[in-house]
Amino acid sequence: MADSGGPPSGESLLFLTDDQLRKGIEAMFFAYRGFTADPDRILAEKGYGRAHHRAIHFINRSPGTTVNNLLSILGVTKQSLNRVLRTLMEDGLVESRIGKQDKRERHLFLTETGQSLERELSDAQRERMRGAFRQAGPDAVSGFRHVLEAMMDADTARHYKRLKEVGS
Amino acid sequence: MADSGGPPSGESLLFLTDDQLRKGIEAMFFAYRGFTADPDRILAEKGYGRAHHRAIHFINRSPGTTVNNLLSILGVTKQSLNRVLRTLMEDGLVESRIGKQDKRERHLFLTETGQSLERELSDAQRERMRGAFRQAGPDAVSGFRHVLEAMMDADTARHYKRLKEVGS
DNA sequence: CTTGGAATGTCAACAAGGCTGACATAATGT
DNA sequence: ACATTATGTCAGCCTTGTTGACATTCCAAG
Repeated sequence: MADSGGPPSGESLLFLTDDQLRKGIEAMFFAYRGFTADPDRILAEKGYGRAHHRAIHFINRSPGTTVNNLLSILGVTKQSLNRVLRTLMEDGLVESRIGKQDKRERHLFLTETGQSLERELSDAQRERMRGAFRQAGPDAVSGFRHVLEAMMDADTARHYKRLKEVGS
Repeated sequence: MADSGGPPSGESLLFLTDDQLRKGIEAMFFAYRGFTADPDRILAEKGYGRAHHRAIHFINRSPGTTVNNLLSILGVTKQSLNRVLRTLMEDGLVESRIGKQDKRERHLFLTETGQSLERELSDAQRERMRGAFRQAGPDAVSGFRHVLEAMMDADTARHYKRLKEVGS
């Protein structure tokens, strides 16, 4: 596996040509389109967008989470998130309960309907991910996750790891 | 196909729990933020957005490409792309030359200034990718690419592979 | 040569979803 | 009492996507 043919993948020093990096960059760009394609279709039918999906996903992951916490995970402004949350609450997909200890806080939950949409969306996205994982094999999956984790910002990685621990 | 060694493409060998898939999904979401963060900062300083980056990237990759080709790679409407291209041409980053065989076609090229911005953007993005690749190791890189390629839509994968062959 | 269609450009209008700034309210903590 | 925090809301702006309509230019087929 040393210097035999192919692009220099170098074992010890790991030479990375611009060409290899470029392929990684383009792979990331094109793959992200596929990654969002299925949910996007479902969302479009119901008049929602990716922003709604993100909110629904993370409320589902951490039921009872506060608005502030959601803000820091999503990395958007409260005005932007509020617009999305308001729609979801008006449509009865999300409900907010005033905190018991701290009554300023709103704790967010998915309603039955909300959970149903969440399932529809994540089923589609998991199906795509499952296909990719199966096709690529278990070693590839582990490499995939390693590279992605190394690509995150430090702050972002914190959120990711906190969520990773709290396995559903 | 025999079930011996190699990437197990069979289902029997590869159990994928919803939890594993969820981690992959969240990794993809958070990593994409890191992936775009550096270019986004540079672009914001100059009053451009991701759409400009994408146009610049693919014009650089295929100098002389036509508007129509760019449209199909980017998957947006001509009106949307046109707005971006117009800005870039007004600012002297991109120039379009009328086709010699088919004079309806516009062939797109980066000017010196355009190439300079392209380099700045891709340097930043490559740096991030290089860091992630180094940290994860060569095997992870290969897995990363395999999973991403398997995640693309068929149409998208066509574009990706066509670009991959034409190494810069 | 005429005509259909392709490639492109352009105008207008609209929507999602980011952003900032400003302000209100309520509750908490010092 | 007072400053701070958490949240909501209004107004306005930007980018980037969308549709629809229409003009132009040019190639190619009849």
